[in-house]
Amino acid sequence: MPIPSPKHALDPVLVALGQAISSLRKSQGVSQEELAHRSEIDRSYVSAIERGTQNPGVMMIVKIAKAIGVPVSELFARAGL
Amino acid sequence: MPIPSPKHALDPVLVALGQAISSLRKSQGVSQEELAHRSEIDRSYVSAIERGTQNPGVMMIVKIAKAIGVPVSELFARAGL
DNA sequence: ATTTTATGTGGAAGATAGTCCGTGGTGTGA
DNA sequence: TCACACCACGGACTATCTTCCACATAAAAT
Repeated sequence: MPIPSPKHALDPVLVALGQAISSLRKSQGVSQEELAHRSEIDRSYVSAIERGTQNPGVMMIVKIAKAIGVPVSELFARAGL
Repeated sequence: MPIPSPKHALDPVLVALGQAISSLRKSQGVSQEELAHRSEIDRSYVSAIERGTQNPGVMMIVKIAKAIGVPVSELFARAGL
């Protein structure tokens, strides 16, 4: 019997972006909740974005980048995109 | 009598991104329809994105960047984001 | 052991993204 | 004048985002 496959394959692009956000956030010693508050995004949604389970809109990314204090272009550059 | 204000103020961020896409596309002599076909996005939606009237998801931006042949990070850099 | 902090996760509801199809306008070349 | 390419724009529809809860888990601290 084969190993049960995950319900929904995560897109590597979104995973990479999420990891870039996560690592930048942690490097500043900021919690997801704090980031959510600063960027005015729901906390559970921030969690989902960092795990790459959501495909956020451009405005979301802009808010997050601003809250982290890096240009959007660098956020994607760090994600290898 | 003041000039009638537009119904919905366009977000400068989305306008800037749209212009970056538009100018890159034109610099390659590609039509919106051709870009839409290459990126597998609806042509009317490509038009809306270039005008800044829509807030596309990350995956959309990735598709467009790929179709244009430029990294996502540079797309945002050209938009000043 | 209990409390506190941080994160994952699920469902429901509303808002918005994204598709598909069509129309009209503008400019350009035959 | 007649096409033709290109683009802005609208309506209707479906898919997905995004929020707002609430609850579960793990780790650290006291």
